[in-house]
Amino acid sequence: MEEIGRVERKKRQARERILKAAEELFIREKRYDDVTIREIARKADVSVGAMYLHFKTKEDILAHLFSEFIEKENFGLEKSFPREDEGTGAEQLTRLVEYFDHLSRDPHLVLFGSITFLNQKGKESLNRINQNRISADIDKLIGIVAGIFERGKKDGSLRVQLDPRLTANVFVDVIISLMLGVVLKSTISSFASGEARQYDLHSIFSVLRVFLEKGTGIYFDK
Amino acid sequence: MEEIGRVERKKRQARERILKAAEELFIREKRYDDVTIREIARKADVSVGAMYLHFKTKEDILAHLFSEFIEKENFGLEKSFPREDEGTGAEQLTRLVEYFDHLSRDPHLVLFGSITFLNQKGKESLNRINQNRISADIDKLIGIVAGIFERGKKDGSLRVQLDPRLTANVFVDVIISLMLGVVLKSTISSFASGEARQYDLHSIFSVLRVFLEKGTGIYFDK
Amino acid sequence: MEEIGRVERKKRQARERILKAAEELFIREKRYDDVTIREIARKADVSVGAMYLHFKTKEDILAHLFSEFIEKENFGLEKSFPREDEGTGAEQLTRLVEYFDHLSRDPHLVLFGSITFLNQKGKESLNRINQNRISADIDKLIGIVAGIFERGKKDGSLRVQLDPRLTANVFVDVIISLMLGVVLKSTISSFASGEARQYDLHSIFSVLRVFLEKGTGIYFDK
Amino acid sequence: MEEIGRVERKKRQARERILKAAEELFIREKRYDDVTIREIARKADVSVGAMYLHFKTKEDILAHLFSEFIEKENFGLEKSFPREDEGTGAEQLTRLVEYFDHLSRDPHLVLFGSITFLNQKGKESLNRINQNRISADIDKLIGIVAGIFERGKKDGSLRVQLDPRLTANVFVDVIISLMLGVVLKSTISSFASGEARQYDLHSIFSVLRVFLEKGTGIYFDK
DNA sequence: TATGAATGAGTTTTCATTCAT
DNA sequence: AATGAATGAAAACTCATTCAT
Repeated sequence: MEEIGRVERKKRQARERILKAAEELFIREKRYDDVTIREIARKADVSVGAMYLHFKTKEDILAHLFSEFIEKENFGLEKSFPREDEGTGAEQLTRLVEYFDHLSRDPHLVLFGSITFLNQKGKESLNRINQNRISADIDKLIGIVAGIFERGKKDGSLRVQLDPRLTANVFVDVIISLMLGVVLKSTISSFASGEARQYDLHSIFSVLRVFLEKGTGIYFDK
Repeated sequence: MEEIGRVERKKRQARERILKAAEELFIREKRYDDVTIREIARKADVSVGAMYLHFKTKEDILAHLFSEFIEKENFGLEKSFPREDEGTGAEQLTRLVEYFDHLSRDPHLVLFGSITFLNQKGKESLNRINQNRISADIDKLIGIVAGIFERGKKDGSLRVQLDPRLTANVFVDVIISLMLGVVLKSTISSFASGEARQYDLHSIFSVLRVFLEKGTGIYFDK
Repeated sequence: MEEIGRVERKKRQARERILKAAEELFIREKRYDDVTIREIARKADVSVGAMYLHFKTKEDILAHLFSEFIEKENFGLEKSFPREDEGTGAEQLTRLVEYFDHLSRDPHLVLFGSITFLNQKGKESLNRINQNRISADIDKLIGIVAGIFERGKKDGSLRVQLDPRLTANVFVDVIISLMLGVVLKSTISSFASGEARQYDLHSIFSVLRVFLEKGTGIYFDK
Repeated sequence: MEEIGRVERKKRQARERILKAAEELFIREKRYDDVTIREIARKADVSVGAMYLHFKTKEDILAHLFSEFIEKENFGLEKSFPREDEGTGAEQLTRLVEYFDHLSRDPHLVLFGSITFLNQKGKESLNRINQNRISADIDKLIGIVAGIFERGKKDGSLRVQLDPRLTANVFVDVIISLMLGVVLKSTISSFASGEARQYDLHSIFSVLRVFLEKGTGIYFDK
């Protein structure tokens, strides 16, 4: 029992090392296609063969990395917005935007790009792992936002004239687009120069927050 | 003279066929890395060798495709916003957002993704072709937006309280992020399902326009 | 332990087979450029991929082949001329020339040609492997020859009037030129015909030996 | 007639330009395999197609270059050694060695290497052009040397004990080997360093000449 | 005769994955 | 379970030669 426990622990440690090595390579050093299995194995101090003991394919590693990120962020969201949350709707909305501001700076976002530019077979393998999760997470997020809108409508801090759930749907869509757009905008940044680069690229959400603080209520008005 | 003309024309036609074939493959069928030179050649009805007669490398093809898109869109922008433009600032701003709404539906946007997930050497080769152009285009766009804000300020149709040029800077950044975000958001869409998918993904800008029509002036207010 | 040993042995055997196959192709069948990696692999009964497991590049194979030849010959030289060598200087000199006579018939000499007509990058890769070795080997050879000249001067069997070391330098140069010249002279031979071909091409050293036996001492006279 | 003459001249000029361009590339800049037809064409200011109007294949160009060199040198030999030559046999022999000393410094010698490391098909094409010529040239050279030996034997300036013609045969062989060896010895030189490099590589013949001046007559003695 | 666009076979090299040990 | 040697399909790119104009 002891022995098996030790073996189990060792195995899990190897798995962790692989994921960590892959994360550093995929996210911080180079793009997915330019990272080889041998490279991950070497960095994780694991044999090439062992890689395939832990993960079915190279894409599988990416899928698990992505999965971990989604899970972590969902817990972050849950922690930031517990059901018995306090404050007015407007205050909560501000906090939500702050949350996405922080999220937009997370280098893991690049994983969305890696996955988008993955081939079909790879996407399917990702699907198997993440499909239901992401779908559920987004639904949960929409629920949270709808709740915020309703609370704001009630306490008068937000002027929401359409159906709160539909408004939440659109709001989440905009916020996600904005967040992911940051990943690709770095491409433009690498080309462009001059005046346009004079402020922090990530300030988008700060600006949005300022707007929300001052102009909320008119936002999704009819 | 006639002779040379015919040869020239044929050469140019082959070049066009290559670009068109590459466009279809890169943009509509699969990602850049999964498209092979042979495949493009076959689709363009051209020999492999001829590919290298027209373009130095595979990346060169991508660069030219990208370049053509940038050029085309810039002319689109110039046509939509001639100097002696008419209408109030608010009306012009609405038209600008409509322009980006249309742009966000252009499948060529995926090229920004292909380029972002290109390796370093490839990026450099793209730079050589596009660097100055993109930089200049964004500056031009910022100029147009700043002009709209100033006009709106004067005619009272827009309430712009910060410096119009700085506001334009941020506005352009937001609009570009939003537009590019659509590319990666398709990844989420491919995972997610249900209610969240019940409306057109591209409506982001429509929503934004509605907001602008109703709420303009509060937008970038201090 | 046993296990590892078997794997190791198999690997080394594959490496040997590759070198042997390459040797036969490069040296006896065709010139370096006309031999393909696939061809070597097929002849060595090894997969294409395995080639690159054992050698970094095609040039690397040539480099190792060359290196092995140099090493083998150096040991041959050491065996022929141990420190406590016997005989007069003249006798030793005769043996040295016999040694080069034998060497000039070694088909590996063609490797010098392959290398000379290799491109710059390839030469650099060869350099890394062989540079110091060759330099040291030639110095060692010059030392041996100088020793022979000194001994011959003392025992009166050789008339050496210049500084023995300088004389050795020149002698080695002549002998090496003569030896390598045989490689290219085969080109002339393949064109020419008739009387000139009536004696063994490799007899150059035999003739030189006869001369030395009879005329030694006058050779490098001032 | 005038017209045709002009056309003819133009054609010959193009041919000359091609040979000159090829010579510079093959001999002075890079090895045969690394030179492309397009490169020669560009340097000769001639179209790619025109190359094949003047020469059947790439190897054909090399063959003609080689042929020109052989022809030129043969005329050089004839000029240096006219039938009604003056001086003793020893003096003539000295002049012959001087001639080869000069020849060994001719960069065209590298052509022998290019040809040696040419594939079989290429060699055959060379054969067609040069076979008889080289064979005849060597025979002529042997004749000249034999004549010198006979004259030296008669006037007492050379001690030749074997049959002069056989001796000449061997002598020519040695001298050619020595001369060609210089080409490949440059490979060793590029590796080796130190003391061995302290004197002019081309001095081989100078040394040989010194020997001949002092020691002639013992040279090919039985 | 002259052009240069077009051809396509052929090359080296990479790398995810398998499998004997 | 773990290893790492072996596999081989596939990729980008080159270049001597041809041929329509």
